[in-house]
Amino acid sequence: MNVEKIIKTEKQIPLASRTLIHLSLVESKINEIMTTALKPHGVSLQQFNVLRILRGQKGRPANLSTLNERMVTKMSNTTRLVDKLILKGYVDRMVCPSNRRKVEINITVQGETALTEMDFAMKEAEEKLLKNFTVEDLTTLNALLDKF
Amino acid sequence: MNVEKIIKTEKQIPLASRTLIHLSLVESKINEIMTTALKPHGVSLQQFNVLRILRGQKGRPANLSTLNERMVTKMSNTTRLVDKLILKGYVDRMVCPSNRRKVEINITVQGETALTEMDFAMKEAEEKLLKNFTVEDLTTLNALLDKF
DNA sequence: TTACAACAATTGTATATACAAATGTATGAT
DNA sequence: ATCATACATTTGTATATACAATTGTTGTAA
Repeated sequence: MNVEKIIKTEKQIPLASRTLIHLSLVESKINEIMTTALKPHGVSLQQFNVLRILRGQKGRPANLSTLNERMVTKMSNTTRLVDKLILKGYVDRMVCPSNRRKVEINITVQGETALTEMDFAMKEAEEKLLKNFTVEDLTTLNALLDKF
Repeated sequence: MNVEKIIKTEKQIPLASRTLIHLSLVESKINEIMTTALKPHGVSLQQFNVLRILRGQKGRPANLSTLNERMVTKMSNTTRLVDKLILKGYVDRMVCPSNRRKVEINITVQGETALTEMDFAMKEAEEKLLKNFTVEDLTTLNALLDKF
């Protein structure tokens, strides 16, 4: 990925700004490839994310604030995101009996099945994105990102 | 930045997935800090981006497709983005006389003045984001990001 | 027990983004 | 000159996201 070529500029960009632009471009690419991989499955990246969190719950229901905490990119309307997943039949939601302010959200069998198919597509996307990286590269990259 | 702490998971994430999640989290942080820095100036990050491109044109007008090419995150409605900047008085737009399909977009004096103020805020945001990085860190990070 | 603050989710509204279709203009072949 | 095509932007529509206000519920201090 050549930053200058992508944003079509000849003049050289200061190192600090270049780094931040670089990160934005990489994130755009990740996003685009993952979104494309999920498109045939009819879910957004955020929705996929929520399904994965629910699967990780292993039967224990999650409430909205739990989902919100665990999502990679926190978005300010988990209610409506869950609405969409309900429409697709991938999750269900019911009022929490012990505390009626909360809701209990579970992944359905149909949701688990769909998620398994999405896993393949996402695995491919991941490999496509990281094909140029060695394990050492990834370790170094993670260490550097920790400085943020 | 501790990935596991942020997304509140105990189990360890495979290196490849962790890297991609890490990048998303970092990008979210960059976005949030920059958006916050621009908020008092009443422009979005994308709008700021366009103003900067126009300043870089040094008087030569830009048309929409040029802007689109040079934007960091290409978005699919530059027309409306420019509309907003016109409303604020930061740019003007006129039909290109030599090719009436195109438009010529220029930054106004008012836009340049506003942009200068934004530069300070953005400089601060940049320093805040990168305070833990040495020049060598940034060089390594850029080299790794090039592998995408 | 009542009144009040804190909590959890939902709803309303504005803005942002993605994508396709439509508009108006220029170019080239016949 | 006419027609078909390509080009550049705009418009329409659906969906996504941000943020504030609202609803309903719970816990607690007086």
